[in-house]
Amino acid sequence: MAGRPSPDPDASSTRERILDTAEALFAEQGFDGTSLRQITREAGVNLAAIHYHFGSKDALIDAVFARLVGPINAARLAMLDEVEREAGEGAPELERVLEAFILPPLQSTADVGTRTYLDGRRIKLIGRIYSAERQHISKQLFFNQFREVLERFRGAFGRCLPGLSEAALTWRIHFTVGAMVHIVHTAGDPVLCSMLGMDSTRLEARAIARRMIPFLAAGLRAPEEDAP
Amino acid sequence: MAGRPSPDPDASSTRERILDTAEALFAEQGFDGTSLRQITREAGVNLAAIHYHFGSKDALIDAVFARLVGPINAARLAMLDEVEREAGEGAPELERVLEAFILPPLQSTADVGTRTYLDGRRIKLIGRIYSAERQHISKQLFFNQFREVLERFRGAFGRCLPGLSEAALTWRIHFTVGAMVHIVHTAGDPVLCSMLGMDSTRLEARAIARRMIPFLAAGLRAPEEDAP
DNA sequence: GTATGGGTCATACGACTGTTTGAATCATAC
DNA sequence: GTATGATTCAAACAGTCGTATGACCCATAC
Repeated sequence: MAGRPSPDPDASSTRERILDTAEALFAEQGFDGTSLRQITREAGVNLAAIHYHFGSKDALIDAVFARLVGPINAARLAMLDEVEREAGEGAPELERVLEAFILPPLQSTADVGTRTYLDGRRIKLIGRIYSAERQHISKQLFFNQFREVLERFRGAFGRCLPGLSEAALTWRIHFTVGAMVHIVHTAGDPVLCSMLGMDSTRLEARAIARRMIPFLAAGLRAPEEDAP
Repeated sequence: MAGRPSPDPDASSTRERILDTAEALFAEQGFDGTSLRQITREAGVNLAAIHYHFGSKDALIDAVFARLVGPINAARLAMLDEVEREAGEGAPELERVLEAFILPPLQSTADVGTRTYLDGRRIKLIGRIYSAERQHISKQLFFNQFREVLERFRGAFGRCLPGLSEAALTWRIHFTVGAMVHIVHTAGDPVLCSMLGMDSTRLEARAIARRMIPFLAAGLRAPEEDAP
């Protein structure tokens, strides 16, 4: 029982340096495309440090994922709490629910003064995780991170759109997530932005949200098609 | 000059078997996550055959991409041609332009009788290419494959939505692409579908389009926000 | 002082990576 | 028949991969 752990600033510094570097490289090159050696090289730490602090590459990926997504989903739920609290008994305003859903992933760090510019690095990784590279993340962890968010927001959207069938609601939430993920993923990509005639630098989270929310709100509110 | 090439059925068979297997494995595991040895093993061909027929792994990726995306974009342009021909001088109907844009990637093979069920394999790869793994594909090839489609559809959407500013049109097309890519990418994913309460089997392209088009049309038609 | 244990280090393991080579095989042309 | 050129094959190339090991450093506890 001698030698209490003692937070040891050096240790946490190595751990965080690994997480930061891994996050950046995973975002840029994907999980399979990034080697542990590249991470440790750029982070300036020893190769064995990853296995000491995390245990394996898969565990490191999970750690990066949890550190990235956890705060975003917490912020979403906090915003939704506030929106529902203000709405009281009645249904909250659809636009505000949408804002609670899409703004936190768009913001995610990179605050400059009063504005929040997209941090291309983290943003890109979020898109990667949502879309193509979920296979690398523990199913259990992924499920735990998103279940509550999906349930809560599905309920909120449903209350905002009482006329919609369950099936239509499911599909439209799916489309909403898709638009959000795609933006989040391609936001920092110079090639795609230039093809679309957009300025990839200085994208501001609230400006994007101001574009997205009316689009998505109108789509969600569209009269339900009654084809079979 | 003796021994003309002669199409040699075996050669094209090997080539195609490599392409088919690579497509399936790339879709499932990504480009970095799939080794040439795994491809040749599953395709039942020799390892060197890939370098003989394609030259390198990157060239194989490009070949898979071109074979997959080329026909889809050709079908899109053909449908748009037809829609614009029928519209004559006036603007075409927004819903029909949307259909020309989203139906071909949703269909892409897998016809069963009169219905077209999603081919999870190809679909998944399309989503992968659009979202996270574009880095592996030659920039030139990617640009060539999509430039005409983007230009033509941007023009068509613009004529359908004369009241929209250029900037708003750009953003909304971006959102539309995002919703489409996300659906295309997650359509065959059992985990995500179950989280969303959707049946991942037997997804039919036209049924998805019938859900998507009203959503996207309403979003595209939404009155333009006039915030700065 | 010595002992403890968290953290770091260089080094090595076996397996796997994309790529290359040169011989073997094949159908066709003459 | 022989010659030709396209295709396939087993084998090896030099690297890199994720992982594991055991010595070492160093602050703290006693």
